[in-house]
Amino acid sequence: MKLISAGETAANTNNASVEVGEDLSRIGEMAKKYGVTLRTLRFYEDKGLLHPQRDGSTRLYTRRDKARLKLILLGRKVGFSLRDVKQMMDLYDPKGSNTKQLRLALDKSEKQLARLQKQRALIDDAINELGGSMSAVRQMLAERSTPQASVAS
Amino acid sequence: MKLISAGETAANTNNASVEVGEDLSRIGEMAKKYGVTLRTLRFYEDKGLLHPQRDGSTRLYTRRDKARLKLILLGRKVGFSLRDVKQMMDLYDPKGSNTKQLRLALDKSEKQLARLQKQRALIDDAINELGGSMSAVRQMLAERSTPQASVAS
DNA sequence: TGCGCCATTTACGTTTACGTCAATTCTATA
DNA sequence: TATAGAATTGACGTAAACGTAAATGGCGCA
Repeated sequence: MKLISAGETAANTNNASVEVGEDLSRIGEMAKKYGVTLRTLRFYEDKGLLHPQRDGSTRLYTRRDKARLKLILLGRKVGFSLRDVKQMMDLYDPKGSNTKQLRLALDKSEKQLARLQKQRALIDDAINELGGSMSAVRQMLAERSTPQASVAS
Repeated sequence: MKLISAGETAANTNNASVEVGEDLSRIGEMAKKYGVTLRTLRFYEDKGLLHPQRDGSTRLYTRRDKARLKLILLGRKVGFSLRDVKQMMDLYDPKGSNTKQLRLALDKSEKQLARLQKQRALIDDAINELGGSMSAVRQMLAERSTPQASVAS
């Protein structure tokens, strides 16, 4: 019962640097809120994907960091590597049209889409192959008599 | 031009142990025939999946080894781990109905099938998500005017 | 002031299926 | 016999995304 009551009470004790109504979160809240582990958040930071502020040594995640994390998780979901995600995010320029970023993202997305489709094809293959093998095996188990090797060609 | 002419000429030089008309292959032939690398074949042996004979130190793969390799490759294709493949193959008993082996294979296959289907669902999700993001990005690139962040919720 | 909990840093471990040398030997052929 | 092309073993590297352990620090509260 020493928690900070789910992210409300945390923001008004000892903030001196930033002015606007912040909703800073510490690592534990972040982890719960986004379903990742503490280790993961530190790992992302280590990899240069997140840059939380520090209060002393305590990480404080801003609205920005949360947006970035969402992007990371989306990227991960669609199968980008963290390196790709970083590369794309590193191009983000708060003042500017971000055309380069968008082009890169689109480019990577097309490639990733192709990969995903290839993967899906492979999986479909595997599913079919496996289905075939399974019914063969079922047959062999049914005809409890002629034991032959399970693969011919 | 020092190859053994694709597996025909190799069998009648200095075999003394086995009698029947063998078609032994050395590692290079195997690799080509099955589209794997030498390293892979040695790796499989190291993991106990293959047990080629030796002529001195040279590996000689028999018909058996080829059948086993086919099984390994099939297993790999449908997404089994080498450990799984080994476990299943280790149950093979040349004299016997191999009921246990078949049951295990079927069991593992069912689980693997489930995994594959789950994977496919994930990939479909990813494809859809990616498709959505891509058209959003395309729009942003088209409306060369209002630069907003690419992800909202 | 001491307990309990949260947090931090550092570093090594895990998993899978090989790739990539490196050093050396073996073998076949010109 | 020299030499090129196989083959061998051994060891280290790779990729991704963290897990886990250990030692330590700081905070709130009874």
